Amino acid sequence: MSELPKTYEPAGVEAKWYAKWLEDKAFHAVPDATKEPWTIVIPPPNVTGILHMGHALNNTIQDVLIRQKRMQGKNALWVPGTDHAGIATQNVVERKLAKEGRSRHDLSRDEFLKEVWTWKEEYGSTIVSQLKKLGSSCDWDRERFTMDEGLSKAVLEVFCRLYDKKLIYRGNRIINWCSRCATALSDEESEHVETEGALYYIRYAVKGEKRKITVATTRPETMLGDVAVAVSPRDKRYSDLIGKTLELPILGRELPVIADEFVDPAFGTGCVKVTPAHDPNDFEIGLRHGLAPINVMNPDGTMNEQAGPYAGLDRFECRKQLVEDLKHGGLIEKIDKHMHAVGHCYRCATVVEPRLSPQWFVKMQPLAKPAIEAVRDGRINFVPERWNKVYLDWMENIRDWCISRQIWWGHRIPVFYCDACGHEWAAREVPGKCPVCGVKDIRQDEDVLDTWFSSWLWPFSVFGWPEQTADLKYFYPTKSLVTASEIIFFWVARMIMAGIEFMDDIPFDTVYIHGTVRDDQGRKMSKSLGNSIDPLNIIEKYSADALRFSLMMLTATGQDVYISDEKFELGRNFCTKIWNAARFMQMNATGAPIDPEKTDFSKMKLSPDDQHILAKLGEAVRNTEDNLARHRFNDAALAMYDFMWHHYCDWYVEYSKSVFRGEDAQRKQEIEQVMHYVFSNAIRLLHPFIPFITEELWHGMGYNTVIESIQTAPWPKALSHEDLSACGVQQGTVEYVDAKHDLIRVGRTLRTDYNLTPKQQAKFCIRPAQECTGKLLRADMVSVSALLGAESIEIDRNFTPEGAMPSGISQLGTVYMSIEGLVDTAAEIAKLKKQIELVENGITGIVKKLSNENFISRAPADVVAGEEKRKTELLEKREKLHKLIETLSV
RNA sequence: GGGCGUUUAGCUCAGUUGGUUAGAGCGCUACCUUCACACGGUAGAAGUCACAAGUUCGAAUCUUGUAACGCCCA
Repeated sequence: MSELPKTYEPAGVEAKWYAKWLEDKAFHAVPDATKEPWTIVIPPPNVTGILHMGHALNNTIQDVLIRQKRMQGKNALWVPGTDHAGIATQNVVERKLAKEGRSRHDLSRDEFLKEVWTWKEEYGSTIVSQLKKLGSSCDWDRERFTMDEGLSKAVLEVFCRLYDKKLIYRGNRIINWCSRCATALSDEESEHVETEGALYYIRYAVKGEKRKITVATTRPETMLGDVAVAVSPRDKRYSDLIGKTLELPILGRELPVIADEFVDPAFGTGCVKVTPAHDPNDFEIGLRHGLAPINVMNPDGTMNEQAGPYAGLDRFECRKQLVEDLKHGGLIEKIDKHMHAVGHCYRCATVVEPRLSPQWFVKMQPLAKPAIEAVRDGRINFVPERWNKVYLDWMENIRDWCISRQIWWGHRIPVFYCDACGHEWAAREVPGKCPVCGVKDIRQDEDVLDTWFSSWLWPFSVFGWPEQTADLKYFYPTKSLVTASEIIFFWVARMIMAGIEFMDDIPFDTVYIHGTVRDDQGRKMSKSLGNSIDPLNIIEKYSADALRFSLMMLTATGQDVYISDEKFELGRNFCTKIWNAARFMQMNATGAPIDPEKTDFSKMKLSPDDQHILAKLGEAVRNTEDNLARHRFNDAALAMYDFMWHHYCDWYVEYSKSVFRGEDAQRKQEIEQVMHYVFSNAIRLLHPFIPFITEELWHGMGYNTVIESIQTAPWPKALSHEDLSACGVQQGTVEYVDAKHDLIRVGRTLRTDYNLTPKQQAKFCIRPAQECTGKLLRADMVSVSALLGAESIEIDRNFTPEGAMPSGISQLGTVYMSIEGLVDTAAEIAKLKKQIELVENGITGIVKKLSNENFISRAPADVVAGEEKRKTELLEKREKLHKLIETLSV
C-alpha cells in the first residue's frame, strides 16, 4: 500500500479509473440466468446536445441506482445512447451550410443526409464523452442511436403495424406550423408562452345595411382567410343577425353570420370571425357549417395570393400594414392590450402558426386505454406520486399525435403511392413496384417521422426488437425510468403505450421524476440568460465526485434544485474530509494485515466507542438503503455525510487518537480492525455517489488485495441488533456513549466559557448521576479524558466543590471544571439562572399538559409516560441547578 | 379559466403515520495553525414554521379560506 498524497488530486484519479473500468468492461452486462436483471435505459440525449446540469442530475441519479444494484449482486445494465433529434440536428447542419453560403435546397436530399451523417460522426459523440467524465457506468458496448439500423427497422415495423391496424392515418387538420423550421410540430412541441399581445376590435359592415358589427381578434392578419362570422345562438344581441351577410373589410368577401355553440358571448364582443384554415376551433366550426377553408399563408410565414394586396408580406408585417389600413378606413374600434399564451416552436422559439395542412397522425385513444390502466392499477408508479395524476389527466384527454415532419433528417415515412392506380400502402422495405398494378413508377412520401416516434420504442428497440433476441427476453422490462417532468407527455407516456402495444408488457415499473436545475435565483438555466453553470467546469474545478455528491445532497425528492458555483464546495469538502480520514488511518497503521471483510469482533474486547461506531454504521447503512429505495437521494446522501463526518471523524477518529498514542499494541490492532471495517463499509455505501474517490481509496487502503474493485465489493449489510450483540455490541453501551458525548460537550462548553485554548489542559470533576454511570466512566477514562482535553478527571459520587467552580449538567452527571484564578461567580450564577428559567418553562408546559384531564385520558399511554418521565428529569435538573447556585453563593 | 407545486434560521433546503426543546449545509460570532484535514476543529448566536379560521388533549404537519411566487394544461 503506497502512501496517499497529502492532498487529493481528482482530475488524474478520475481519468485513470474511468479508463480502467472501461478496459475491464466493468459496466458490461450479458444475460445470465443465475442473476436477476436490473435494467435502466438512459433518456437518450440529443445528439446535438452538450452536457448541462439537467443531464448531470439525471445521469447521476441513474448511476447511483445502477451502481448500487451492481454492488447488490444484480445483473445491472444501463443502456446508453443518443437521439437523432430531427429538427435540432437539421437546424445545426443547415446553419453550418449557411455559413458556407449554401442551403439544403442546393443539395439533393441524399447529399444533405450525407452532410448530416458526417456532422454526426464528427460531433455526435460529444455528449457521450461528457457522460463518461461524469462517471456514468453505462454499458457502452450497447450504445444505440435512434437512427441506427436496428432502431430504424423497429420504427418501420411499428409504422407498418399501426398503419395496417388503421391507427395511423393521413388527415387535413390544423397543426402547429413552425415557419422557420418549415415543418409541422406536435401539440407538445408547441410551447405556450404568456405573451403580451393585443385584442383588435374590427368593424365588419352588414351587407345592405348601415350597421356595422365588431369582432375581436388577436391575429388580425388571419381575417384575410375569414369565411364567416359566428355568434352564440343564445346571444340575444345578435339573434337578428344570424343568416345575414357581412362584408369582409379590404377584400370585400361576403361572409355569412352563423350561430355556433362554441362562441363565448362574454369574450370580446361576442362576435367571432371564423378562419378555418388558421385556427383549430374555427376549423371545427367550419366543418360543422360546411364552410370551405381559405389558406392565406405560405409555409414560410409570408402571405400568399389569397391575401390580396398583402401577398408576399411576412405575417407580422402584414398584421401591421393591415391594421394601419383598417385604421385609415375607420374600421378599428379599439385595440386593447391582451395577455395570452402563444405557441412557440420548442426548437427555435418562432411563434407557431396554426395551419391547415395534410399530415400523418397516430390515433391515440386505443393505445392510451391500457396505458391508463397500467398506472391506475399500480403496475407503473410515478415518484413523486403527484405525477400519476398529471399523466392520467393527459392520457384521458389525449389527442391524436401529429407524427409527420417536413424535414429531411429522420426516418422517412414508409408510405408509397402509385399514381397510376392510386394505391397507397406502407411497406417495411422499399418496394420495386406497385403491388396492385405492378407499375414501377411509384413514389415514397416526402415527410419524415417525429423523432419521438423512434424514442417511444427505446426500452425495447435497444435490445433488437422486432427480433426476439435473448437480450430482449432477459433485460426487458426495465426497472426505473429517471427523467424530468418536461418529457412526461413527449416520451414517458408514449413509451408506456408502445411497451404495452408492441411488447405486451409495461416498459418499466417506476418513473422517477426529478426537479429542474435552476440558478440560485430560481431561474431556469438558459443560454439566452447566460446563467448556465457548465458541469464540465464544475468537474474541472471541483471534481466529478463533488459535482455528483453536491447535486444529490441538494435534490429533495422531485423538487427543483437551485445551484450556484459555491454549492459544489459541499461535495469537494466532503471528499477532502474522507481523504484525510483515510490518511489518518494510514499514518497510524500498525502493519497488521488489513481485511475489510473481517468481522470477528466477538473475539476482541470492544470499547464503548468501538461498539458505538459499529452501531452507528448499522444505522447509516439502513438509512442509506431505505432512502435510496424510496428515491430520497438527498436523505441518503445526508445519512452518509452525517455518519462519515459527524460520527466517524468527529468522534471515533478523535477517540482513536487516545489509543494510537498509548502503549497497548493489542488495542491498536483491534481498533485498526474496527476502523477498517467501518471505513470500508462506509466508502462502499458512498461508492454509487462518489465512485472515483472511493475506488481510489479502496486501492489506497489496500482493500483491493481482498476484493479487487469496490465496484464489485458486496453492498454493506445493515446489522440487526442480534447481529450486533453477537459481535459484542451492547445497546446499553451505545446509549452510554451517546450520553458521554453530551457530557463531553458540556465540559467543552465550560472550557470555552473560560477561554481556555485547546492546548490548555484543565482539571475536571464529574459527579455521576448514578453509581453505575460512575463505574462506566471510570472504566472509560482514557476516552473521556482525551475527548475532553483534560489534565485529570476525578469521578466522585459525593463530590462537593470547596469553592466556586464553573459547572454544567449532563445526563450522565454534573461536570465541574477546576481552574486557576478567579471564577466569575456572577457570570456563573447568571448562566445557571438562565438555565433554570428554561427548565421552569419546560416544567410549566408539562405540568399544564399533565393536569389536563383530556390529555391524560386521550393521549396514548406512552406519550403520557414520556411526559411524566421528562417532568421528573426536569425537576431533578432544576434541583441540581439550584444546588449549584447555592455552592457558588457560599 | 382548470390543475399542480412552493412559502420553515440571513441564504438554499429537510422535516415520513399529528406527540419531548423544529433540523442540515452555507453564511455569521468567538477562540484555535493542533499531531488526518483551515476544503479544518471547538463552542455559540440565529426561527411569530406566509396569513386567517377550524379539527384535536396536542398542529410546521390534517381541513377550509386568503396572499405571494413558480410550473403544467387550455
